[in-house]
Amino acid sequence: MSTTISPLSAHRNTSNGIADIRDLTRGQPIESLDAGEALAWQGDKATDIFEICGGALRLCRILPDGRRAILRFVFAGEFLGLAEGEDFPWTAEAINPVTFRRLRRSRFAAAVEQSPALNRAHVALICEELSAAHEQMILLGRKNAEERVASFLVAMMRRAGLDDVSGDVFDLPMTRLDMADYLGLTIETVSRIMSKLSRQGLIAARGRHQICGRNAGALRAIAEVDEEMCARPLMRRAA
Amino acid sequence: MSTTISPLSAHRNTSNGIADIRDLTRGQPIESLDAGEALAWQGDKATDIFEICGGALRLCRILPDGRRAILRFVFAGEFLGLAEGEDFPWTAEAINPVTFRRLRRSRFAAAVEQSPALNRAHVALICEELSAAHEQMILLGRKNAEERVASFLVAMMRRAGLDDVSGDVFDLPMTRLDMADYLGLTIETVSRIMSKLSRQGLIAARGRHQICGRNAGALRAIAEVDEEMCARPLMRRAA
DNA sequence: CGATCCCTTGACTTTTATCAATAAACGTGG
DNA sequence: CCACGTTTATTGATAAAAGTCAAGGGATCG
Repeated sequence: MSTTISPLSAHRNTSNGIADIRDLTRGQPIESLDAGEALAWQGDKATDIFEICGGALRLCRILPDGRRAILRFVFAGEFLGLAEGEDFPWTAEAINPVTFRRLRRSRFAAAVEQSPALNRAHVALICEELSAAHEQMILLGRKNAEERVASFLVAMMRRAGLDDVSGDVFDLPMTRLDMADYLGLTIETVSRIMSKLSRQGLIAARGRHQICGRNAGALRAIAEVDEEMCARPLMRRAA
Repeated sequence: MSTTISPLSAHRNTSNGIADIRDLTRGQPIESLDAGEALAWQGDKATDIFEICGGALRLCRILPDGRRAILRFVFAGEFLGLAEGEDFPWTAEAINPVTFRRLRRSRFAAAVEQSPALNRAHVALICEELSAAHEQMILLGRKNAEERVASFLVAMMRRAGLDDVSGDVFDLPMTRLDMADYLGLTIETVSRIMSKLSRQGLIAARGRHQICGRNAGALRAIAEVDEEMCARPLMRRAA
């Protein structure tokens, strides 16, 4: 079985000690956010970290001329703000109604100082984020539009737990524009490719925000241009 | 003064306690590598971390059909392998002759466990890497060819310490193909844009691997579509 | 049920990639 | 130090991919 970490699944709770971090937030009150509201703004002092309990967010940066890039989607069960410096380098907006818990960074830092296990969990989560970012750099730098959309759909299927199943339905809570800004495409290109994949029978739309996977294998074949096994160079370094 | 971390400068020794990590490698013997040789292969067990003492490396991934992506360039003074999991997710190749020190990961982990300062330095370095990866995602997803090349040149100028100076020469040790694979372009497009920037008097070539900055301001204007000040949204979240 | 927002599709433009030829830089050995 | 061969870079012509502009259609929500 492949251990490749795909952009979206990377943030999920694998067995990396995430439970230790969640213990810290357990006591905190649950707050909530309407769709479209921001949890934090780019440039804000990063005084808190967040555990997302329900819903989904997009982390975005806006260029001066209006271009927008989405750096990551954050889903229920994931954390936000673990890897930030003084200020948040993005604006975090709710895609749909979001519930979350908040923890003071100072408290988190103190707890990490006390517990090597917690510390390892913290580092592991940041490393997974970096790994996901690298995967996304490959997608943005070297994959074409069809491969990008397919990769995204496969990642969304995986995080819904539908790795190899066809015929199951999974959610796509974000808009086509969100997808476009995450994949480095325009909304029209995303739309055209979704239509093409439907026409080819790889997926079937169930309204705007649900997809029925029809041929997961074919989708993966388009997406996973980047399998580990193929990446090993031909000869090894001397000594 | 802006604190934006650009893709390349992010890895350099800011005052983040990198000295603590370097103390650990100081005793290690210096090894060396010819241009083109690999320091580590994708898929290798990541048993060591490396301090690069001289030269430069590229970290690359190859897609099955031959497409290549460069995830990062690593320069003298920087570390390699601090954020990796079980295996290296890239192949690290020497761009020019490289000297480096090697440290067992187990020893590094033990030292980190003992020293909160070292620990903070470790986390800070990984966070800078993530920040650089995010910056690169914006470049790859939302900047055009000219902006990408200009951003790259500005980053290389910065790490040479020539932030605002014009008329100074800086190195570009990698080939045009390396630049292309880092910037998500083809070698021809990189070449055309370099020629265009020369024609416009923003840079002047000194052989293949040296650039004389002629108008750093204009170059920055093209590159830095992404200034912090412009990124703040118009209204703030209620309460 | 109606208004709005979001998505889809089509026609056309622009950007970047591809293919091909030439030219410049670099390294090597005489 | 020069000449040659090899590698790397540049430039041009053309093709392909994705972007832009514009119109229409379908969801969704009050």
